[in-house]
Amino acid sequence: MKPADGQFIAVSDYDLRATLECGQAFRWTQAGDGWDAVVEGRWWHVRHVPGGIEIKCADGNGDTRSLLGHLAVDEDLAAIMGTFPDDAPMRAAVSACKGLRLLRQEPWECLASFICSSTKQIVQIRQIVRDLSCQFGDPVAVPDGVATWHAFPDAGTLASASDASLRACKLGFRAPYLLDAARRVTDGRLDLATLKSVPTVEAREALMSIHGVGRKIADCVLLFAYGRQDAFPIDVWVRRALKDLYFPKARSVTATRLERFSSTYFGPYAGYAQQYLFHYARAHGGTALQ
DNA sequence: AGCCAGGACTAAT
DNA sequence: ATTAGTCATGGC
Repeated sequence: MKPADGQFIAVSDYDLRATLECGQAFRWTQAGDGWDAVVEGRWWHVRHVPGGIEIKCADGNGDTRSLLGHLAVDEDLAAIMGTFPDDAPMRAAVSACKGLRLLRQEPWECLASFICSSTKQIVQIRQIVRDLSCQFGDPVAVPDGVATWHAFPDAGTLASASDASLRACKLGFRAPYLLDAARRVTDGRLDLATLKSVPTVEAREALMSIHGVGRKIADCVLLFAYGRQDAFPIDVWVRRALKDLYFPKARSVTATRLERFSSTYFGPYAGYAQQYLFHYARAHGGTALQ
């Protein structure tokens, strides 16, 4: 089908590259002057244009609401930045990551993706998610001239996949973890929809009932898919950053201590602060911030 | 060649 | 309640 005309969205403070490539989501892929992905079963292309961004979909039916929600164009970034602690490292991270927004992701794809993420580099996670989609996902409509895209496979499809077929997608020891999650979601032991209206502590507990989902992955899903912007995933990068910046003299810092510190110090949008620290620390090659 | 990557589980103190 | 070993796989 013919590529539809793009829809213009007026928005300031939006950095698509930082947002789409910072490691919160794994499907957005640079294409031409913008990025492509499948979101909620539909193919999209987004790019910067003067004064905002432009969105194209495959069928041109004009309903871009789901993607606008995903991209969080309505978020008041300045207000969020204003709640961050006023210290040197946060100021540095904020000025280096201007326009980075937290996406609003689909719970199942987010959960499955982060199950695949443990001790993997972001490029490898992207590869796994791409392989899973090509192997198990339904093809979606794309404009002429665009290579085939597949939707991320739903839980029911993956629940009936074999261990070997998942390992063929480079999941390694994570294959049984993803299977456990897919089966729990499929048979109803875990209801991802009802988690939306459940207290964060309870939702985290439910996610952690999956074999292979610990505190960090659960917090990623709470933050990136359930809008719990106080959730604060602590991975190796964030752990190093917190240790170096806020506990420089300690020989070692326990996970419990970092959890308690992060749950109070960074305020109601701690999750946002976390993503800025993560992106900044990674961009600086692991060297100390500030 | 060895180390590390958006971890989590298990067993042993 | 902390700590080490283990689990695949790929990039550097």
